[in-house]
Amino acid sequence: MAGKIQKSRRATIIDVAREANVSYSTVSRVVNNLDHVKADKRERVLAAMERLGYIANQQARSLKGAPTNVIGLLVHDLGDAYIVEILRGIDDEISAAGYDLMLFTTHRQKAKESGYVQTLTQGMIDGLLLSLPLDPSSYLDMLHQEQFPYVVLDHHGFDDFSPTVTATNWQGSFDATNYLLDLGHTRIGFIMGAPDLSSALERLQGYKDALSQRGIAFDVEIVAPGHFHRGEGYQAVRNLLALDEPPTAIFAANDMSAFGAMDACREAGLSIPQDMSIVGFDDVPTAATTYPPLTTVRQPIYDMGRMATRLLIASIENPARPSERLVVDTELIIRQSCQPPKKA
Amino acid sequence: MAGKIQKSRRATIIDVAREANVSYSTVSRVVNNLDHVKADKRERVLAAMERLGYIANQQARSLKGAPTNVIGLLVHDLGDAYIVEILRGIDDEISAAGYDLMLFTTHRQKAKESGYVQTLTQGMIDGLLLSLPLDPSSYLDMLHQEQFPYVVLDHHGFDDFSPTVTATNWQGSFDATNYLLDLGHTRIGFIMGAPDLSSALERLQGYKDALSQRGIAFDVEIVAPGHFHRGEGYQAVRNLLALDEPPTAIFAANDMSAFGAMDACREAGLSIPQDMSIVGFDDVPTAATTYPPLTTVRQPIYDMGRMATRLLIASIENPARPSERLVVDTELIIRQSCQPPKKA
DNA sequence: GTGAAAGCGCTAACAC
DNA sequence: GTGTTAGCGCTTTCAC
Repeated sequence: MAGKIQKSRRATIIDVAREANVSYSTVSRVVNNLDHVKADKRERVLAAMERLGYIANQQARSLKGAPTNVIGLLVHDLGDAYIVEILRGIDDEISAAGYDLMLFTTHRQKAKESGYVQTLTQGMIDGLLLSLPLDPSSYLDMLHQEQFPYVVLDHHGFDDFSPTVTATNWQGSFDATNYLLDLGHTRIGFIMGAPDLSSALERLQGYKDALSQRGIAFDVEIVAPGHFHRGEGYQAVRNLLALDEPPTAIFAANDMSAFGAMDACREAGLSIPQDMSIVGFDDVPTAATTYPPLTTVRQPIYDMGRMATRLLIASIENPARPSERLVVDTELIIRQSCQPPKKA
Repeated sequence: MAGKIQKSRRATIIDVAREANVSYSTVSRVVNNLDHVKADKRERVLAAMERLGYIANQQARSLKGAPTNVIGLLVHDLGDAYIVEILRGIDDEISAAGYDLMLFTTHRQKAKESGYVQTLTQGMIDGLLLSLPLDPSSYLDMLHQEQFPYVVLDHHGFDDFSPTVTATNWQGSFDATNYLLDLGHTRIGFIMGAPDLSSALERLQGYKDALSQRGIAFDVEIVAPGHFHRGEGYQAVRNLLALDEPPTAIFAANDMSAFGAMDACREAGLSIPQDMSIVGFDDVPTAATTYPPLTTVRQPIYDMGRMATRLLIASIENPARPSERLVVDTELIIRQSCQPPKKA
């Protein structure tokens, strides 16, 4: 009983076998709920597991190729309410389906992105969810070839085999622009999203098409660059306001930049919607609680997370399942950030 | 060359060894950047790895007890902006330190909580962050005994050895109540947080103590139950408003319930702060953007996440490090949701 | 039904 | 310096 200080080792399947006086393959059978184990032995094993506090070692299992019951999610970062909503949807669905979630953040580094994909798909996870991947071409082929289950969220167009979940970005943007046009605005500024994402491009296109349908010339001067960030929305509007003929309305490619636009208006002493109309895109939860509440194009983000997860789980559980590409509807949510332009 | 359909197997250390014509322990040395490998062999191995697209299998590594470079985070759920802020802090710090994050959600099920802890600490992760644990007593002793690195966020009081990061809940609550008192309010409603969390209890106590210091009797009638959720804040205020003598101010134990309280006021046609003053706790990002902007007690949540992570990493990298208990200051952020009560 | 034994891919102790 | 080898804890044939 000399006091040997030692980390208490966890019980393994072998300890349980010894304790229950059976071979350790029998223990494995019990643990995995397989047949061909006599009731009394099963009892003994269960009792021994209980007594020893046995917990299966997940590493060893997946080394042998057993499923892990873990779904991986790869995202840019967590700074955006949009991602957080998707994350919530995914998390709820994953947990309802009895899986666990492993979250990885690339912090926008491409190298990290493909590195994670390589490592994770070596048995750490059963399936992978990719939200807005930056550099999918470097690994999507491989995943597809290895038949590793994955689903891409809110981005498409880089191939024609990847299962995806996206929203009707073009339509949403087209509708929002028309709404502003119907109110009487003719000079509508646009704040771009990250130009490497298909969603951003589609939104720009919807805006352009709505304009051209009404015979309004597209004016690059009032299209501001951006990457879906608040600060860029702010800067964009500051620049727009400095123009000789500033726009009377702003359509931002996402809510975050719309918030930034609102910040800039407030700072410039402009009231919304009296002096400037603003429309966003996404309808993140806070869009309803800003002042004034933001008119925006709703994407069912939470549901998109859930749908992507369901798609993924279906393909984990049935690898032969053909790949699907889901497109969900957007909807213009009219709140109080827009009104007709003031008479000049 | 008959078309055998087969998932392409990933290259292992053995394949690399064969390709480079060395033993596979040499490959292991190269992979792990150890000394005692001649330059030319190292070159050959590196080339072979490159050619074969070799990626180390993390499962096998951690089976052997090697560190995983992964930090686990266990949270209730993702529904709360508070948790998301903590998560952001953790994520940023983890990634800056070169670790990866594994996120697990218990959805408030105690059994899941301890189950996760048991599994994760078997080698899947190098350290564990626990945010607001529900049932820590069932596993904290074990972790402590096994010297498994972990840090508890925003909860303490269940033992005296666990490393924790918490805020000055009592003080923040005391300050906020005094602020309301100073404005002239004497009937201040309180919306409770989850009573099984030390933070909720401390906030209640701060409120009570501030009241009693001014000789104002504590009135259970205007203390509403809650668990930090928006809906409960809403319901609480609906009930409070139905009283014969409703409060003129509400102090909510967190921002979410304060938002709920604002919802209820708005619905009842009461203006904030003219008809009702409201104070929250936490200062989540949206607190600044509600209408009116919410006066609230700021906890540096993002920083708390970072600090907890730093603490954890320090103890991963130096297991002998004594446990620390960090307490960070809260601060009353005065915005526009409060004013003196109307004259009766 | 049940046990023995062969690995899964890797690290590390040990030889040479 | 480099190779050989013994496991880490488990699943899964394959005998009996």
